[in-house]
Amino acid sequence: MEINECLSVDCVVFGYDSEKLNVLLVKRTLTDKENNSTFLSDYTLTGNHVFEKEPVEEAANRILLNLTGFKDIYLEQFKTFSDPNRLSDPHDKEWLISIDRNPDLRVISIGFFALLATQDVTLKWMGREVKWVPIDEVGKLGFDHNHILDEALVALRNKMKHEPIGFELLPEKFTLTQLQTVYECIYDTQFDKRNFRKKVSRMTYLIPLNEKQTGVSHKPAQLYMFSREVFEKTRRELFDFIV
Amino acid sequence: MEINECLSVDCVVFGYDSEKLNVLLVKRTLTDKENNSTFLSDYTLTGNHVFEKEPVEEAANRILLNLTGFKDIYLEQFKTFSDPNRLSDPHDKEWLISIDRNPDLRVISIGFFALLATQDVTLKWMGREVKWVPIDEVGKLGFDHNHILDEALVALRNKMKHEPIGFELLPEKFTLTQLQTVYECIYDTQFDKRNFRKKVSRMTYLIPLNEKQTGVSHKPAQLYMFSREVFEKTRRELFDFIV
DNA sequence: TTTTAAAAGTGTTAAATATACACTAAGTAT
DNA sequence: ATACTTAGTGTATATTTAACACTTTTAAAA
Repeated sequence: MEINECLSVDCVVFGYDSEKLNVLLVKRTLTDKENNSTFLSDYTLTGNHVFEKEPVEEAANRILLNLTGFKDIYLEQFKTFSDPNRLSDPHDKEWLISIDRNPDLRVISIGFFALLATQDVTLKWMGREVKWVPIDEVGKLGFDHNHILDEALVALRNKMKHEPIGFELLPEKFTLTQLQTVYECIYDTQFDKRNFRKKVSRMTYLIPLNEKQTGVSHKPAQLYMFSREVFEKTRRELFDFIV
Repeated sequence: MEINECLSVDCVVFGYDSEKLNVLLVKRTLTDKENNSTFLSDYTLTGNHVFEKEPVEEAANRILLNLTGFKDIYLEQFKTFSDPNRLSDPHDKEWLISIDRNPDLRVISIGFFALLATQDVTLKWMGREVKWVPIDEVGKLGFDHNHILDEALVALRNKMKHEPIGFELLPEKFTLTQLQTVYECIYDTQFDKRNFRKKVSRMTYLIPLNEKQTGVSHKPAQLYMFSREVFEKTRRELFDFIV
């Protein structure tokens, strides 16, 4: 399959681990074959080029599958990065040369963000070192990936305010405390437990299950799931606009 | 300046004329030089290719300027269109050939939407026929431009709910009724005048001027303007999220 | 100059929602 | 049995939404 040299996708994979928001990073190393010294070792987001005839959504899924084995992950296009100089750092050029790419080509990258619960996946070795990093511990990334990550966070926070996607960061069955903690963590704030529950109790698409939390050494919590079907049926167009 | 063959921008220019929302379309005709018959005559959005070293925002502004003479228009990137078959309609291919483009190349288009008050601009002849069309009277457009228009509308409606951008569709000084009508028109709904005014009276960035409407044959309304500065200072992070 | 037409501008009540705040219940571990 | 830990719940007040109709101001017409 032929690769499109000027088109790539980058996926900002957010993984929530019941405590904090993480992002999936891939190690990038360049060693000098002569004397075996490493002269580039850092991390990037998950991303790669798109095939010539391949829709970008498909490419994003394929790239995630190849790097991590993940399948059927929540994915959303959020912004496109096309700065003519986005790959012009000398380190990035070296890297591009090492993998046989033209370092001077303008490459457009379509940014996606993905959401998942880290406990729902296991990171298998697929040929590249891949790891979760808490978003406030991410250092300098390769390419323009710090910028892409920042924009993904903005997009995530915006989307999450008005669409029920917090669930995507939790296992299928979750407790109300877990749900509250996701929102507290992403918006770096605290909510009152009673008020939060009063609010979500109006959302009929939050379905209480006949099941309780297990394996905890305290009162086990009621488990809930999210019903997209009920959500779509009961969603009301809120005119809570600001002018 | 060298053109990037695989990258274009398309601008969905929304113009509000105090009554309805319009979109700016450009005529596209192809005539057979032999017998002078027209075998393609339709409309497209405003768009074109990006230069090799040109940032896309700059390209969008340049293209708008070239087609219409507009300058300093509110512009926002909303989505990127990259379907491998987005230009594969035979008509589109003919057209591409006629302007010396490779009809088989996969072209990525970054979509922007622009907002303005039609009365703030005049459509000059810049070499192509360009006209305003009410959005519910737009027929079949060239390329994938109906799709791009639909997505632009979705993006506009979403953005407008939570950011104060309705002003961009009005002249600098406007009345509260005009403001209300913009929102009614874009969301195809009706608001109660008193409730609308009660709501916007809380928005301190809506500044009443020492000026009234002129040239109307009835009680002239108070004029207002929008202060982005006040907005930024008084904006409160609303946790009016839905879960 | 009076009348008419047209849109501007304004207030009240009831229902829903937001906010602030603290204790009891239910389970596990010792 | 006791201690520990998190789940789960209610009330009072303030704010916001929603529904609803009349008076005022101006320019134009008579």
